[in-house]
Amino acid sequence: MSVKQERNEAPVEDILSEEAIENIISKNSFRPEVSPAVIKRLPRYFRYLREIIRMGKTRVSSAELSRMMNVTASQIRQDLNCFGGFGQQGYGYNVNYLYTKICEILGVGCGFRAAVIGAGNLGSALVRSPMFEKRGVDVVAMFDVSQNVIGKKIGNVKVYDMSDLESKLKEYSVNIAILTLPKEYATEVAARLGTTDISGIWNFTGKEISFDSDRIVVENVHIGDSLMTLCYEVAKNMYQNNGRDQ
Amino acid sequence: MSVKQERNEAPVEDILSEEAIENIISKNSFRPEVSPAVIKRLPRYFRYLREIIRMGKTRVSSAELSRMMNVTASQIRQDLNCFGGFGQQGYGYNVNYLYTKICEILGVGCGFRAAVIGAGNLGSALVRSPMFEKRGVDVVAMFDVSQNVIGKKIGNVKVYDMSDLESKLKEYSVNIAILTLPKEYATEVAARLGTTDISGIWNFTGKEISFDSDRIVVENVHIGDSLMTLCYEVAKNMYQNNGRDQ
DNA sequence: TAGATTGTTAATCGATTAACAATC
DNA sequence: TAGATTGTTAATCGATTAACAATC
Repeated sequence: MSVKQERNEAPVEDILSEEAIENIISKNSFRPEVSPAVIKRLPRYFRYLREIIRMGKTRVSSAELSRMMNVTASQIRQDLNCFGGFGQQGYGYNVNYLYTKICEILGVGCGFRAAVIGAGNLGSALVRSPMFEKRGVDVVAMFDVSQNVIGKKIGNVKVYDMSDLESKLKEYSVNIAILTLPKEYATEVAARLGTTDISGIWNFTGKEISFDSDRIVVENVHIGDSLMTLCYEVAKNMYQNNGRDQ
Repeated sequence: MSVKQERNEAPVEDILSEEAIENIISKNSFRPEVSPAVIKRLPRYFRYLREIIRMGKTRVSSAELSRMMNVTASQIRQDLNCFGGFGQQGYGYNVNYLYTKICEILGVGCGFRAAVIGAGNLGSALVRSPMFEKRGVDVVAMFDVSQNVIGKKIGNVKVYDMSDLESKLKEYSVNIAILTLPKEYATEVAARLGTTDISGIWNFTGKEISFDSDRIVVENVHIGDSLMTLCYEVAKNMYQNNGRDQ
């Protein structure tokens, strides 16, 4: 860690005016007004910063990063500044420090515990992927209704009977439920989850879920949507190229 | 098909002014200026329309749809109008007709053929899912380097040796390559794909791919990003709730 | 015809980019 | 100090919403 970085560690005692304190609070990682557009870009910064760390770089400017990521340097500076002044003039950003900050913001290191509900193809593939470990999420249990898998382990994770859902979620202090079961059961299982202490649902069922209360946040995933936009572009290209050639 | 619907079948011969023809062309499904924000919403319309068809409804208004989908009716009308006047005043939209149109726009029914490159957990899970069939995409081949899977079938799809990639893609007239191999090989395989006749790449490797030419379009998928935005929201909620309770 | 609901324009809102003063 | 690059404001651009005339 360079000396330069230490400037970023808040010298809180020195700045005491109301205005200054307001400023600190407003720059807090969790101030609620950060726009969704910015939030959705943060994981991409996370990925690129890991890449840059792997490359052994310790310092990066918004201009460099903008070239790597194909976005404007302006946007990068604007985005990062929503959460605080992570860089310094004339120098750029300390890569490790910035990565640490992004991780903090994204809850990496909160030690979130997840459970996969539905031990079919998708659930099994997910649980075996290194994705969770990279992001500091611990998959602690799986659930299914089939006697063929209950009691077995998939990857390193034990599969429990769906009827033990509530008790096991409590036992393992699960924060996040990952739904990889057929869409027919989505609503029913979501209702059961609503009675537990979980905080988030990562929903792959295809049936969109929402709760009245904001106690549980839901992220609905539709990979098929991404396939369709690809097909749109492919079809558009073919159409346009046909127009040119023939 | 109701009489009402027939109005939507272009009475092309009746309108002959330059202006009118311009208008038709500009309303063509593939006019290039449709904004990315609209395109990204189309697959969601596709999903909800299927749902509505399953429910047996034949007619839907933008107001109804807006309630189901949690978006404004204004946005729905605006979005659909990018591609043509699919509804009619005082009636709403004929569900089957609208669905047909959305399918056309998204290339469902173009008979696209796809190949999965990488027969690991993710590739195997994808190929077994009903996602492709629903969207009119035919998965015709898989590829891998491991002798354990080469020659076998996963789901209904045969796994070929990676060294036969180019010849088999040609043999099967593959349009779309689906990359589910380790990110270390992404660049190398993308380069090989660049020499073939494929039109699109659906890239799950985590290593972002792009081509100079726009002959091949790429859709980079990062499901981990979605997990991270969920974690952000969960962490934010916890932080805010702590602030309230304690 | 009266009622309903689209297509479309204009107004608002939010997100991105450009520019530059602050400052390391 | 001079050079570099951030943080931040103002300008631009794009996307969403409101409103209503057109019309089925």
